[in-house]
Formats: sequence, structure tokens, C-alpha cells
Amino acid sequence: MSRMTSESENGIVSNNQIELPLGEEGNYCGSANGGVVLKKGPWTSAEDAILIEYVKKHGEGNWNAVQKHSGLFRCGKSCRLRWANHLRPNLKKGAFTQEEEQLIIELHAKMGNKWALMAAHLPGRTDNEIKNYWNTRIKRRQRAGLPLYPPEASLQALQESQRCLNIDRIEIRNKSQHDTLQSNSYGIPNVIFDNLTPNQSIIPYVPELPDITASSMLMKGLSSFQYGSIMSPIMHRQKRLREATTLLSSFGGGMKNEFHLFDQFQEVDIAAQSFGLPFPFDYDSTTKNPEFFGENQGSHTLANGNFSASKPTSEAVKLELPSLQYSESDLGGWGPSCSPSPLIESVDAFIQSPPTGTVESECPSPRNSGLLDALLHEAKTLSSAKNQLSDKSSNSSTVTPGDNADSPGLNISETEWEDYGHPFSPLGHTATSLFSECTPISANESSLDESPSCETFTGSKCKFGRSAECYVKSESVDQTWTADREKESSTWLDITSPDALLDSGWLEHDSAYGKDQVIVTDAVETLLCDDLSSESKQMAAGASVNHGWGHSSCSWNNMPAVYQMYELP
DNA sequence: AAGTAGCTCAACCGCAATCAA
DNA sequence: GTTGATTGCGGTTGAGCTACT
Repeated sequence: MSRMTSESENGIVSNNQIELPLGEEGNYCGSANGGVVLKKGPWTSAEDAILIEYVKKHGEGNWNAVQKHSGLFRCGKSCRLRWANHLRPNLKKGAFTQEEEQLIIELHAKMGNKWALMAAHLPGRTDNEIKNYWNTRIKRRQRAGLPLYPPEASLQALQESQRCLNIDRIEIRNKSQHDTLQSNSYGIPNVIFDNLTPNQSIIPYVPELPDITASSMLMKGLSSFQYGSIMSPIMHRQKRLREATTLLSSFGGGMKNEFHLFDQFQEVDIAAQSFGLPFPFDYDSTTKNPEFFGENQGSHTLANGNFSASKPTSEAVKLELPSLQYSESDLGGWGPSCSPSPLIESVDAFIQSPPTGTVESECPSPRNSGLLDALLHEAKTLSSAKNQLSDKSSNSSTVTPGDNADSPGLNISETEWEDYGHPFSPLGHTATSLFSECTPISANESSLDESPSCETFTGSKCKFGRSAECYVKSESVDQTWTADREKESSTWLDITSPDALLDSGWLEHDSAYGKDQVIVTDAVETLLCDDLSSESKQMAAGASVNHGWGHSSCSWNNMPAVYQMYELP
């Protein structure tokens, strides 16, 4: 509004603001003007007055009639927007309150970029306002390397998610009493994708999935880290510190740990870039596959890299991105020169701050929310639960809080991955890192301006594929990986191992389907299926993939190569 | 003090869903 | 069932402002 001060106050169209009718120039506000030139640009107070007067008389709606009846040279669309965002009564002006911010965070964690829905929960606020706020906040937080969601939200969501997952697990196990640990079925003939069906019945709000896929969220995170990797070096450290501090304070100090994390990420990111690390792949320099990397240049690294182990695909995967969108071109650094850290950062954010809130559902489904947070949160929950049930773990491939730690004795599955020539684990660094990075870091481990510890995350156990244990060695940064840290990180699931997945509950055998089949929990499904190109999705759909709330199944043999990462020779 | 980069926010744009004829 | 108009939504843009160098 204040920006309209320089404008004409008479509401009459000035020449430089007159736009051709839409029939001649796109379809915005296209039809209602009948050849009358319509004004664009900022509204004047006179125009506002006209519009207000009109709405008083005729009420809202029928916006195209505004121009006809009021003489306002604005299209209906513009009128509606102006009214909704600025003129209608009961609009709150000014900055968001802390309560509102909190609510937005919770709502976004739950809904994703459903600005209109979010606005419905914030009286007096408009979707545009919320969207702008969120995008601004997102950018700031991402640039500062902070998680999107505050940790307190994580705890709440953790508890709720745990409860929901317990319900889910019960139902799954009711379907199958198989001992999931017995089967070492790498040649998985079929994969059953198990959505978190139980949630459906208790979720009052089940929108059409916005298709905020795991990969899109990962992309979001990855691209978010582009801010870290690209912006950070540009941004002066002082500014970064200030921003981060500001954001920190906005969360009541609960972000210390995250803040701490971030500073590490920045540096590692830079360092990793300087090493041309092929993010998201961690790889052992002695076993890296140059051919593979070459093929994937310019392609969608996440999709190709993480999911196409042996058959790199050249297909670009166009992902639908959430609000904070970045085109593939934005991810230009995804090639061999990409840093491993973006994902890690995002993962950190996601894991530390899974979706929360009970705005519309007490048991938000990861798929429903469309947020990877939920997905990862599930994994985290599962993994934690499994770790507690250590006695259950009989298979050597099971990742338990100890065998994961740096020991040269890799678990079976890991070795087998290697033997079977999958240069990278199915989920690669992505997933593995997720679990190795979600351990909170105590704030006193390093100060903000200390040389950050690359190993704090890069050194966490990155087991996958041929490269077995691969550390991202960034020689330009300190490597102060601590034993404690490693122990912490090692408690997380080794997702690259099917056995581990099985053991963790990510994959479960299901005898109900007759064959050696594996239930892939929603989280895995999301990683496996949702991240693929639409073409792949269609193929998968042809293979009985049902991306609904119920079970879905993919016939293994019919799955595109990118799906067949568990297939063994 | 000047130049510049980054930020904010209002408005635009395109698409899809809905509605009515 | 089809078509065109209307409405709603989410992503994007760009002008003005602010902070920094």
C-alpha cells in the first residue's frame, strides 16, 4: 500500500499502466472487459474506494461485473485479489505474531504449501501473506542453514507419529506373520508398497495429494542448501551469523543445536564443492565409478543417482516442487561438483523437525502432508524403536547401534551390495545420511565461529553400495568427528541394506501376497516411487502401483530400472 | 555518500476446478 | 456431454525499500 504513494490517486488509468485486454495478451483477466483497456499494477486509493463501495453494494463475487458496473478499469481477477488481500474487513495488518508464526510453521509442516488452507486457520491473514512470509522465512532459514521447523515441533510430532505408526505396524503385522528377518531376498520379485493405511480413517482432512514427493522435498532441501553452498560463500559471515542468530532467537533458543550444525554445513559444503564431490553420492574414491558420474551429469541427481544404481537414466526427472521451488537448472551444481552437504542439511532439518501439529489430523500421514519430514520422521521412529528391541535383531545384517560404527566388518547386506555391483545403494547417501545426521548436536561442541567440523556429518556413517563406508573427506575443514557423535549416528538405520530395512520395519515381508514380497513402508515407498519421473510412475502404475491410501504393489519385474535397485543378479 | 545486493510484499500469471447455460 | 465463464489457488515477478560495503 505504501508503495502506491507515487501513483495517481484518481483511479483513472494512466497510459503506462494500461494493458491490452487479455485476449491480446495472455489470458489473465481475460474475458470480461469487452475491449476496454484494463489497468494493471498497484491500486490507487481511489480504486480501492470504488471497489469497496461496489462490494458494499453488491457483495463479494461476480468480480467481472465490477468493471462493468463501477467503472473500475480492473479485471475481476484483480478486483478479487485486491479485495481479498487488502480491502476486505477484518484483515490483520502488520507482522505476524509469535502465535501466528508458530501456527504457520505447524500448518506448513502438516499441509505443505496449502496457503489458502493455512489462511483459513489464521483469521485475518491472507494466503498471499502467509505465502510471502513463508517464502521469506524459508529463504532466510535455509540461507542460515537452519531447519524449517523448530525442534519443539519435532518432539510433538515424534510422539504423535510414534502413536500412529504403532497402529500402522499392528495392522501390517496382522496381515503377515512372516519373520521378516529370515528372508534375505535380494531378488525381490515384487514389492508391495504399504501406505499408512490406518491413518486414513482418522484423518478428517485428506486432500488431494499435492504430490509433494519425497524427492521434491529432498530437492527442496537440496536446493535449500544451495543457499548454503552458493549463497553462503557470498554472504558475509557476519551477516550469516546475524541472520542465524535472529532466527535462533525466534525459536526461543531451541535452535542452538541446529545453529551449531549449520555452521558446519556451510564449511563442509564449500569444502565438498571444492572437491567436486558427486553429491548426493558418497563414494569411496577408490571405487568410484567415473562412468556413472559421467552419465549423470546434468541429469537429475537425486532421481538418477539415488535410485538408479546400475542403470543410470538420462531422463530428466521433473519434480513438482513446493513453494520454494527450484528448477533443475537451479540445481546445476548437482553434477559431479555437487556438494554432499545440501541434502544433509535438509535432512537434518527434516529429521529434527518433522511435521507437527494436530490441526486437521491427529495422525498426519506422511503422504498426506506431503512432507519428507514425515517420512523421515517415520524412519527415525522406526529405527529408534528397533534399536530398543535389540534382542529381536538376529540377522547380522541388521543395523544395530554398534555394528554400524566404522567397523570394517560391514554388515552382510552392505557387503552384498558391493558384491553385486551396485555402485550405490538404492537410497544412497540420501537416506543413509538422513539417519546419520539426525542426532542433535550439543551446542557446546563448537562455537559458531570456530572452524566447523566437517566430520560432524560427513564423517557419519555413510554406507552404501560398493563404496561401503564412505566418508566425505573434506580436507579443507577440520575433521573433528567424535566417537560419541559417531556412536550416535550409528544408531540410525542403514537404509542401504535391505536386511536393515526389513529389520527396521521399513521393509516387511508380507505373506499375504503369496510370493516373496516385501512390504515397503510408506516412507520407503515415497523414496522409491514418488521420486521418479512421471514416466516411471506411469510404468509403475501399470505394474499395479496404487498410490492411494491402501496397499499398493509394484510388480518387480515390471518396474523400471530405477525401481529395481533391490534386484540381484 | 554512493553504489549495490538482498529483502519484502503487492500484484501478476497460469492453471485447474467449478458452475451455468 | 460440451463449452465458456468464473473463481480459487499457488508460483513468480518486480518495484521500492533497506542494509551493507
